[in-house]
Amino acid sequence: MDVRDILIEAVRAALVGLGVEPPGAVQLERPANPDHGDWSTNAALASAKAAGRNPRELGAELAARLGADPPAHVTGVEVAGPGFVNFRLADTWLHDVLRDVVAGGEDRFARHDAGAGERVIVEFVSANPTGPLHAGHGRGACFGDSVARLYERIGHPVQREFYINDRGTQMQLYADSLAARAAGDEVPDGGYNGQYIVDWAAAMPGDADPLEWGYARALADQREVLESLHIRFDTWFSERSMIGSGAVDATLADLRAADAAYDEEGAVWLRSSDHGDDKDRVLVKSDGEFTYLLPDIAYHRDKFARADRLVNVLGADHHGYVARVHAAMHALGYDPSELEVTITQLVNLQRDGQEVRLSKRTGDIVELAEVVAEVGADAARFTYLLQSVDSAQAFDLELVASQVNENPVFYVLYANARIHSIARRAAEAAVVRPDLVDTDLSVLGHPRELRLLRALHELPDTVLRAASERAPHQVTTWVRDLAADFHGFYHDCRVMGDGVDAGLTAARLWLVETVRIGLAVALDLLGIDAPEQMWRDGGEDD
RNA sequence: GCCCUCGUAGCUCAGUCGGAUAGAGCGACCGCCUCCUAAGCGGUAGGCCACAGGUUCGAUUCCUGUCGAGGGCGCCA
Repeated sequence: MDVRDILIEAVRAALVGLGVEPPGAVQLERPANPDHGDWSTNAALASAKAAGRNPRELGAELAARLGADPPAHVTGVEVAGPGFVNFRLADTWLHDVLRDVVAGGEDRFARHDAGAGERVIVEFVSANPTGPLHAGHGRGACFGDSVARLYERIGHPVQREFYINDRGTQMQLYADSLAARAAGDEVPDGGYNGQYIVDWAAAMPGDADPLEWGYARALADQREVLESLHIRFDTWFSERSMIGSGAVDATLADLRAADAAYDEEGAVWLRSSDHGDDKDRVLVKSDGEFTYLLPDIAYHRDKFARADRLVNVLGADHHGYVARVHAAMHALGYDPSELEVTITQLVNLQRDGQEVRLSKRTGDIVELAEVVAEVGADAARFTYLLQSVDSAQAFDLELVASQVNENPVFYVLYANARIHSIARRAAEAAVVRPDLVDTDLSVLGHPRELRLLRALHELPDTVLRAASERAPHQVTTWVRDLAADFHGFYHDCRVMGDGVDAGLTAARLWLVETVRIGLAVALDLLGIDAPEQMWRDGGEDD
């Protein structure tokens, strides 16, 4: 049983015993200051007002009652500050954490069933099939994939989807650009100017249909770079397929039936302003062509038929689009709260201290494939997931590729390498780790050891929170902290060798095993493969 | 003009549905390798949490406004 459940129950019971109605949720937190104990509750502060009591006095009574019959592991209870009740615990609660981590293992530790089987579709990337993915796409790609991993970890069946906008104006411009380059001409107005157009046009067979050939070429290129980042989609959903199936026409008919669409100036409009958009939007242009919006509405209906919750990952330049889709879903009777949209802010790619523009229209792009080739898949993923997607990111190619201290990637991977190094040394020395039940964990009392166990105790909560907030960077932050705690432990606490008796070695080997498990779980959520060995290259001082 | 996101150490960023003395890395300075990988560890310096109000026992956190930065406001996607 988790120590928090033990404490919360005890607090609740003690409040009832004092004749005070407990707050709806008794909050328990880990104080930043160790002087305030191992765990702390604000229950007295939270319930004093309703009970008409002085918070500090109520806290004192609560502490006294809890101290008279202390819950498991608790060695001291005291009131502090305005009425906090602080618990001091024996190290045994952390030894229980070690057992829990080992019992769960990589597969079940920090896994939850909170998702309760609710089906989720995560749609991300969904770049136009008109060229290679650029460095900016990488952020949405790594983010979306990691969010999908988080949802899976908390019990959701997850589908990863890529929506292919394989018809329409942009597609035609792309085909015309390819054809022009193949003929040795300049691309048409508004066409694609990138160098890749020149290269691909040169590779295109003379009898090929530029649109179909270019489509296949772009898709293959995008798929290849995504796979290099360990990202695989369950579904590549073609916009065209919905034209053929009649799904788009059916959606338009339903929008009309719901009085959510009307005709004006020869076009068909969506009454999106009835649902929060600042103006109505065109669904069918006056020339009879669909805009991007109408098939996309049909696509979202298709997704709702296959899932209970939809998650869309969009770039910052598409944020204005969110209100339209929400409006359409609302008009068609879906619950907009089941469609969650995350906007990823821009990536400012830098190289040689110079900002590099990302627009594919200008032709001055840095392809995602170049980024992966230059820094490696794992460093790229780690870097994209380093910070919240709510703020713009400066991605410095020089820095991420460099094997220097300023690069946080190696710090974490090095911790993993050290763990495996210990295992190798143990095997060489024929040190055998006894069964956990035969290991006396009470010898684990060093501050470095206890810090590690505290950190591990937080991973399940971190996973839950990161999933519900769709914030994989919280896992990144956790794993960086764990790595720091491990490096400190590694430095101060030898696992085996002179002066370390067999009992301590055994307990520390189990401790290292829990760190290995925690690291493996977290890195898997980030989609990173950590090598078991790392050796610095190019050093001069060896 | 309207909409979205951001503003925390010199730099890059964390900060747990409001909690006690705001953290990390890098950079700067000072230390630590006969010992499981020094891609490591320890210490010092560095803060009006952009600004002004409001909400309350308590605000970096929630609300409003101002200023600043980035992005978006096409019958493109």
